[in-house]
Order: sequence, then structure tokens, then C-alpha cells
Amino acid sequence: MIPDRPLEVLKAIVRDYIASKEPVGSKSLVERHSFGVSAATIRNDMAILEEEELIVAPHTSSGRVPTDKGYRMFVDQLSEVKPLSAAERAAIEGFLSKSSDLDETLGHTARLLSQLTNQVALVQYPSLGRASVRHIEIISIDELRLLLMLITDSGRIQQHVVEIPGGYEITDVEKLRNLLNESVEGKPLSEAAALIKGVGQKATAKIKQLSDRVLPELLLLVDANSQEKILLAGTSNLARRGDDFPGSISPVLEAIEEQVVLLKLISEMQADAHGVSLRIGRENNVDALLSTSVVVSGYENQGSEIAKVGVIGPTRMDYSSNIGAVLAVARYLTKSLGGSQ
Amino acid sequence: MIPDRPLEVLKAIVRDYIASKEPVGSKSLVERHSFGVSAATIRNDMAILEEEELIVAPHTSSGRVPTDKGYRMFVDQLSEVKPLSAAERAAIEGFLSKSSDLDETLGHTARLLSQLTNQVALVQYPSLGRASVRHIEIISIDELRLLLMLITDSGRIQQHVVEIPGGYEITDVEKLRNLLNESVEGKPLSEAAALIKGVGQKATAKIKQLSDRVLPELLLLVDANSQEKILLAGTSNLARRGDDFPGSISPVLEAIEEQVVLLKLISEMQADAHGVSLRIGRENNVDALLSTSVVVSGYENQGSEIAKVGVIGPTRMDYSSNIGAVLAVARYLTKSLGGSQ
DNA sequence: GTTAGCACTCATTGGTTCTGAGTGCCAATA
DNA sequence: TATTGGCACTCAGAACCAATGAGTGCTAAC
Repeated sequence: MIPDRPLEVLKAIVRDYIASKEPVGSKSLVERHSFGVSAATIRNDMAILEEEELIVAPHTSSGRVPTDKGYRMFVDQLSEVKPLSAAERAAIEGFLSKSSDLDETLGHTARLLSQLTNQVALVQYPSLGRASVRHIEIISIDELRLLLMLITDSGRIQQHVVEIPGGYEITDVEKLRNLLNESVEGKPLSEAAALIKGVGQKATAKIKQLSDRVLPELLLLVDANSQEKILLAGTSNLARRGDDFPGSISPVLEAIEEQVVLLKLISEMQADAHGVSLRIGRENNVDALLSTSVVVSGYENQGSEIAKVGVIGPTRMDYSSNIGAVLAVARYLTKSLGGSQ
Repeated sequence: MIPDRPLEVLKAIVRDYIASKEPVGSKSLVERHSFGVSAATIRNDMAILEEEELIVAPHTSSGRVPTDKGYRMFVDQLSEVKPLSAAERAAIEGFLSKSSDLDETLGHTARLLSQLTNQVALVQYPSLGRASVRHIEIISIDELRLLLMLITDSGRIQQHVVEIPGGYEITDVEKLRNLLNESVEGKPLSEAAALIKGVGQKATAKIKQLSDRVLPELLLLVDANSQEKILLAGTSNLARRGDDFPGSISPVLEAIEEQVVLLKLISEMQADAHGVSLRIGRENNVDALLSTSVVVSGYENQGSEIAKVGVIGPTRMDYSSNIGAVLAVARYLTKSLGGSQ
């Protein structure tokens, strides 16, 4: 266990390092904070911290820098997150109230969060999981084309245009639609595929030709729905913080543009007591993200978490305010979804 | 007018500079290309080019680098663009054939183009302009909510959930929908707003309550449709080419994330005879994009251009193959839209 | 447990010199 | 007139060196 003062020293080091980008030494520490002890004593404490691998010295004789483990201890000790300013709250309200459909809401959220934190924001689309089918719609666009729609209770709406052989009647389309809705409406997405196939069996000869074209496409929609998707915003914030990354930022950008990697990462992250979850540096288990941290929180619809929202930035980030912003935005997003969906 | 050999020298300088990132000098020029004359002669030619501001020397005594004007002359002289390899063609076919709806198609296109060129790809959404309303649909989701849909003939589909007072009958909704479609279907989007308002006037008392809720939201959809939108992909390619930019790349990233700037820029660009349009460096008239070039081409639906697709990268880019890729992708995109829409 | 003192380390800074690719110009040449 | 070899000159960048100073670890005294 780490004694009290050394812990305070660690916190001070993290804070100073975040603020200054410079390795912090014993002398500047005693100057800026009033520990009531001398630099030499601080040095002893720092020796303890180094022993515990909470800090390291980049070169033999320079100040210390927190390790991933150090950051971890710091955030775990973080008793309270920095609350948003009134202006920031107002910005959130203003931004999110304007949104209409889900796409727009999530888009706004991502932009907002990236501006709030000056980091790269990520917003995960609600997907499969607990979602269920709210409605299936088939609209005739013209003689040869139908528009299929799949609406889920998470608010996600997907559509697809399908070409069909001519000569069907409008009532046939309606019949098929009703058949589909009767058997699928309200059912979880995970069961939808099987149920849709079931409809194919039941289809009368009359609408068989139609359903043969429509159902496979519908299955694709269901499948696409289960495909997770992440929205990014503020990528340029990474570039601005370029010097926080050893070498080039381009592998980092590549990694976060690679949806699969990110999705895997955030899906593994389980929220802690405060409703937030974060990975620091090597905790990501992704080489390219070795010097980045990820902060995410879940947002909900109808009482259960449907997806995640968060930020990604250099390990040397202001955890306190980023956590605050992510939490606030997640909360507002939940509220906003609950209201209009 | 520039004599023949100097022009060849310019081309060689551009090509060598693009390949090597290094200012190119007279000696290395005669080594790599067989001009049949000595370095001193080349130096005389270079003096001419410098006189014409087609090339500059970064410092008094170093090789030369093309100016924006030099690049411009180079591309204008470009008689033929580098055709895609068979593998690349196959990649395009494979990529685009998988797409189903418009969103997906454009998303794939952007990714594809960025991979093909190793630049940042941009794809503009089809918008207002010549588009017209194909269909308006209103779907009842549950007692208190309707889903409005606006489908345009450019393939764009937008939806919005609207809450309504309860107690309406399903036939009322149908009545409203029919009323709307009768007056708006097939009409250009630019007239849609006025027509929709007209429906509001005609609405009978019975459906007045409904239309009062629905029509304003529908107008918003029409309006949103006129909002131009650009899809980006491969932002990390910029970072990889970081050293091509003086100072930091972050202002560049910011500029291209700022949709408004980009939209204005590409809307001003008119295709030349080959169907491609490009801006080099300061031609962009955007400070942040001073050392970037933009290559765009239009893609069509039903015979007329509906939006643009292209790449953006450092002025020091391989114009020949980028132009080739953009052209090819635009062509395939046109084909793909024509086929399934 | 804390502190002052001290010798030591080493990244950074600034100055100096060296090197070499590349230039511009000129007189000779074809 | 166009081309060429020759030559003096320039200047960015590399290499080297010394000085600086923030910061350390250690020890002995408080």
C-alpha cells in the first residue's frame, strides 16, 4: 500500500504533467504545491512511487512522468469529476434539442463531445442486443421497385430499395407486409431472421414471387442491423495533440478509423460504479493505441444501455473533465432519446 | 510560351519531386532522364522556368521545387491519365456491387477511393438541385408516433419520427398521405416546400390537427435535404503525409472537417473536358489548404450530374494516378446508381 | 522521518566548423 | 546561336564541442 503523502505527490505529478507536458521534478513540485516538506523528502517519496512503477524518469536525470499504472491509480483515486460549466451545459441542451432523428442526434452528439473535450469523440450506434423490431414497412416506389424498411425500438431505421418483377398488385404487397408484421413485430432482432424465414414458408403461391425477392433483402437488413457501427468526430483534435504521441500519429488515426478494432475495444469495457469506464495506454491491448486512453459511458433507452459514447485521446489527458463531459453527454443523450423515441 | 525542352524539364522536375520529396537539381536530372544535353544546359532551361515562376529554389543553392503554377502547367499538359490496374478495377467492382442503399454506396465509395489513392477521399451527397420528390410516406409506429419519410429520385431517403396527439384514425393518416403525394410527387424539391404548405390550407377540419403536426416536420425534412453534406474517408492518409505540410497538419484537418468550407470549394469547381476538375494550392483560396490540391469529378444519375466525388491531398501528389482513380470511381458510381436506383 | 549538502548525470542549447549538392556566370566551342 | 566545361560561390544540414542547468541519488546530520 502506498502511504498518504506519496499518493498526494503522485496526484500532483499527474496534474502538473498534464498541465505542462514537461516531466516534473521534485523542486518544481514543492514550489507549486504546499506540501510543507522539503524537496529532498519529496524525492524520497518519488523513489517509492518509482519503485511501484507509478512513475518513470524519461532519462536518468530528469523529472518524472506518470506510467499507465500511475494514471490508473490517479483516476481510481479520483473522488469527484470536474462538473461542466453552466455554458457547457447550455451548449449540450441547445445542441441536442435541435436533433430530430437518430442519425442526426448521434451526429450532433459526436461533434458536441469532441468540442467539449477537445478530443476525438466516438458514438456507437445502438445495435442488435436488446433491440426488437418495432415495424416493418414496404413501400411501392414505382412499378419495379419497392422500398423495404426495418424500424427497431432503439430508433434505428434502415431502408433498402429492391427491384422486383413487374405485374404484382398493390394488395399483394400489403398482404406480405401484414404477414411480416404479424409474425415479427415486437420480437427481438435476434429472433427476427428465423421468423422472417418462417414467413417465406407460409407465403401463398400468389405472393410467393414477391416474397422470394423481398425476404432475402430483409434478412440482409436485419443482419446489417447487427453490424455495429461507430461515429467519429474531431479527428483533427488528435493531430493538434500530435506531440503527445511518440513518432507519428498516423498509426493512431488508422487504428481508430478501423471500426473493428474500436468496437472490440469498447465492447469489452464495463462501466464502473460511476457509470464510466476507461482504458489507459497498454490496457487497450492495441499496439497502436499504446499512448492513448479511452473514456466511455453507456447511454440508455427505455432503461437499458443500448450503446456507448466516449472520447479517445492521449494518455496525458485531463481525465477529470473528460470523464465529466462524457458522463454528462451520455446522460443527456439518454434523456433526449427517452423523450423523442 | 515555353519552348519544348524546358517544358520536358518541368515535367521531369515534377515527377522526380513527387517521387523523392527532395528538391531536384540539374545534375540528378540529367542522370535520371536522358535529355541528351549536359547539366549546364538544363540549368539554363531551369533559369527560364524559374523566370516564369514555374519552379522555385527553397534556398539559394539547392534543387528546385515546382510552384503551384508549375503543377498547374504540368497537369494541363497531362495528355493521358494513368489507367487503373486490373486489380484496382476488380476492387472497385467488388466494392460497389455489394452496396444496397445510397448511404451504403457512398460510404463504400469514399473508403474505396481513399484506399485507391492513399489520400483523403470526399463524396458529396446528392442534394436539392435537380432532385425531385419521388414519394412521401407516413407510417404509424404506435398510438402516439408517426414516421415521416421523404424519398427523392436521387435515391436519398430521409425519415423523422414525429409525436402526435392521440385519437386519430388510421384512415386520416392515409388521407393526409394521399393528399401530400397527389400534390408533391414528381415535383422538384425546390417547389416542394410551397406545395406542402398548400396542402395545409386544403386540409379538412378532420385531419387539420394531424397536418398541423406533420407538415412543419415535413418541411424540415425538405430543408434538410437541401443541406449539402460531404462524406470523408481516410483522414489518416493526411497524417501519413504529414511532412508534406509546412508546420502542422492540424489546420488542414480542421479545414476539411469544416464541411462548409469544402462544400463551397467543390461547388465552385467546374469539370474540364476530361470530366475532372482540380485546384492546386493557392487556387483553393483557402489559407489552410494552401499546400493541398483537390481533385474532383461529378457523378450522375439519370444523365445529369447530381454531386461530386474526389480526393484531397498535398500539392505534391501523384496527379496522374489520382485523376485516374477519381474518374474511374465517379464512372462506376454513376453506373452503380443508374443500375439500382 | 526529515533535511541540507554535494557530487554526478545528461538532455538541451548555442556556437563553430565542415561538407557537398547545387547554383550562376563566363569564356570556349560546335 | 545554342551548348558546354570550368570555376567560384552559397548555404542548409551534419558533426562536433562546450557550457548550462534542472534534476537526481546518496550520505551524514538534525
